[in-house]
Amino acid sequence: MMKRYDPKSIEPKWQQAWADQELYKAIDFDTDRPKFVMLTEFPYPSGDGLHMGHMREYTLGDVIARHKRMNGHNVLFPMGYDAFGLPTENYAIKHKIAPQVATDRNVANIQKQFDALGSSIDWTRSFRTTDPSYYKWTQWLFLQFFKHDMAYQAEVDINWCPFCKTGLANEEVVNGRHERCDTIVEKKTLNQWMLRITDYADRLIDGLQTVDYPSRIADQQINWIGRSKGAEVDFRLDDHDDSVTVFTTRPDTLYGATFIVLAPEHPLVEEITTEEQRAEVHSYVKATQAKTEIERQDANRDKTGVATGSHAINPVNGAKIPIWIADYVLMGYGTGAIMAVPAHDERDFEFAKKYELPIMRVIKNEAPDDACTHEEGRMINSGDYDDMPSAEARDKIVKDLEKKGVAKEKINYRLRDWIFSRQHYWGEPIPIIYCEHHGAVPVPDDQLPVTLPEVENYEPTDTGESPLAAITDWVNTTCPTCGGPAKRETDTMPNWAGSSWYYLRYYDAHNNKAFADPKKLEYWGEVDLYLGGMEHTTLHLLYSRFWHQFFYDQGLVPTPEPYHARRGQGIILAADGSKMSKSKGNVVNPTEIIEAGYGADAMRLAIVFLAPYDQTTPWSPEGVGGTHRFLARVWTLVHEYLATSPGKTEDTQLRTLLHKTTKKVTEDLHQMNFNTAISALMEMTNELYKLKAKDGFAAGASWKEALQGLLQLLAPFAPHIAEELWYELGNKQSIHTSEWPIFDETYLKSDTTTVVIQINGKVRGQLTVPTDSDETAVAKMAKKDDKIAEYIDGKEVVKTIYVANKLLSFVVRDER
RNA sequence: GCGCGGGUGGCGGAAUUGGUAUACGCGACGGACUUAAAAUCCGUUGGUUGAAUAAACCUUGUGGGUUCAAGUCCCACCCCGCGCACCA
Repeated sequence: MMKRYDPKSIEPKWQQAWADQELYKAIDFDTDRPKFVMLTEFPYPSGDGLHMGHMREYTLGDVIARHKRMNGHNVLFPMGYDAFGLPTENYAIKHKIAPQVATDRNVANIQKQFDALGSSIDWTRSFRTTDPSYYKWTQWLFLQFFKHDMAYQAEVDINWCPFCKTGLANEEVVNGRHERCDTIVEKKTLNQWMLRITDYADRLIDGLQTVDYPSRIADQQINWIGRSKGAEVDFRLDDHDDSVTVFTTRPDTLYGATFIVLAPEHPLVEEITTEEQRAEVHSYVKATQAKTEIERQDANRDKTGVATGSHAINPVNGAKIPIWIADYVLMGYGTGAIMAVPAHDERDFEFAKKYELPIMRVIKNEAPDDACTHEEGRMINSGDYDDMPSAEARDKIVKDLEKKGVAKEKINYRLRDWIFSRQHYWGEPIPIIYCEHHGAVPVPDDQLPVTLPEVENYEPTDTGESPLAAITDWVNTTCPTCGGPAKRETDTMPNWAGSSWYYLRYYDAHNNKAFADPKKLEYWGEVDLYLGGMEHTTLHLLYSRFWHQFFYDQGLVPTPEPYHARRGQGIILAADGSKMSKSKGNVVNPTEIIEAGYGADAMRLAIVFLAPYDQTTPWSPEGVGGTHRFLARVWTLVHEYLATSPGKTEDTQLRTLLHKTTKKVTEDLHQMNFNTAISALMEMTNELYKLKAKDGFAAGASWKEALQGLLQLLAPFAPHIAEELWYELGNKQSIHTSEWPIFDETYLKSDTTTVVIQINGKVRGQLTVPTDSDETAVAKMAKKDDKIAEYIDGKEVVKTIYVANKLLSFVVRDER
């Protein structure tokens, strides 16, 4: 009785064996093999454990890592835990345990799940961002920002999540809601630590040219940074000895500026508002402040505004134009003031119509005269610039105004500086001490890390103060500079801090003298391939590029960019096409499927076979049954081969099949077309069954070659069964250290080929001909074919097209 | 509105430079095995007409075009997903 394929009896065995042999350990300074760093995003150890998204990401990463290893690379495929942050803190508060304890628990749980996947991760380099030995260096790196004036404090209006009770970065607010908990954010003015990411706006855009990111990722980052070139123009006030500066990307429309609009928060508002308008302006400003971000940013809302009663002078033509305030102008972008050109800007147009303000067309183009158009054209009503193409006038006007000192070129960014303070316990303490005499003083290196004190109460407060503020014996300290009484910073870092540099730590995970040895940083260099979620494009991915670019400027890292190539895996949806979510109860747990008896190999295959890796696609619950069946067929075939006494002859069909499949799988792996690689393996298996049915295992030598080849091609995807059968076939070394099969072009051609015969573009038949037959031979055969002859007889063949080994096409027409 | 993807059987999805559309898998149907079921194996499976595993016609979101030949190239349009969005 033959053994049945039973993943449970082979998978844990090999997982243990691989760990014991340290099969996947990356070697520092290995000069014999090219290095390859395969990075996937590290998980957050929440109580829910690994979900389908993790499964997809880590399986893909593992497939690539295993393939690279078999191709002779020194592969670093590491993993760690990103463990600071709100979910753990909330869990800890709810269960009345310390976040440290909650993290231990969750990590242990996830580690068990990880072990069951059969990943080739080098666990010797693992760490958690919450390890003091790790966050010591997160703090040290923060201080590098501080020492170079890249971290600063400012009293700013920030987005505040009233549910999580913390300030947020702009990147964490989606449609006016906190991306984690969906609570509508509020504005709060707090003294915050900020990082000058805007200093790197250009570098973050330009650096994209030197890396290999898909355009949707690069475009999204460029979009988010939002660089726009324009000019700042000063408008003198008519009745005050002052001026207002506006930002515009269309200085060519300056002659069409018929009013000015200030943001309600603009500092000039109070000064310029006339007595008659004061009451109205005040109530408008108050009403604006009462609005939520969602209300304020709704572009479909009717525009509202109030005149200040004051006027400004247009520097190009001396026109006296009214100054209004309106909440569609944002204080946080540009100068908080705009020149309104209703003829050439939709928003200004809408506003002008509503309040009956003048509209003046200054560019002539195909749009009707009374329409609003932002298209280019020729200048009109613009003095000396009349008749000039608008694109040309755009630069000329600024240059001319620059000479008069009332304008200058200016580039603005949508990107804002990164709000870096969080009013929570479970994060890295910001290593700053406040001294009455010396202000904000960095904690000296030899006193790092500033560890989190153990406390009774982790609950965040409503006041905007971190719970750490209540731990007075921790807060009160001495000034490192003068030794006088001083207080610690009580805010912590956002959970994005630890993940902004973690890849570098894998290069030297246990170093306590530096965040990593420069020689190791030099050896491993850029991450070769970084796989992660699309949702991190403008969060983690952008943040970590910023940190890295800054480190590069400080000489701390050897490469200008952290990641050579980035790929984003698609989301796996529930079977009905909706998002998997706990609240909907439609979450599919990969670990449960593995444990149900399908095994990790079938699960890995199912996920990779489902769709192209970067495509969002619904989970198909029956798919894993299909891949399990496929693996069982491979299992059975090998065992049938072993149970017979195979002959010794060779067979060219088997060899061609193997080399064709090797070519296909190899190319698919390079292009990350994993789903079609699996289908090629399935096709090969189906073919092998057909050949076996026909001739049995007579051609034993070729069979062994074909089966071993099949297992090697399968090894990156289904490592356990490949290893088991590989040993059963008599091999003495792991399949995962074997050399990836190479294909030989000379074996790819079979003796005969099928050529399709077309008449007037329609397929009318096919012929099996010797490979590489020439046109005349094939045409002759085709014409002998009864069916083809029927189509040709009595007609004139006007043209014949022949594509070798593919098709022969006759163009015929009736003879007259 | 702007940017980026995408629309192919009942479903997930295949289709080098334009060259047999629907590979592979799922599901479904029929059969074998079984007391029965599960598992497994074999066969069928885009649509219409047809007794047919004869033949013909139709079919890759819609409408045009180029070509011997179009899922693929060109023009116009419709729909879906993702990201950004009163950013001047």
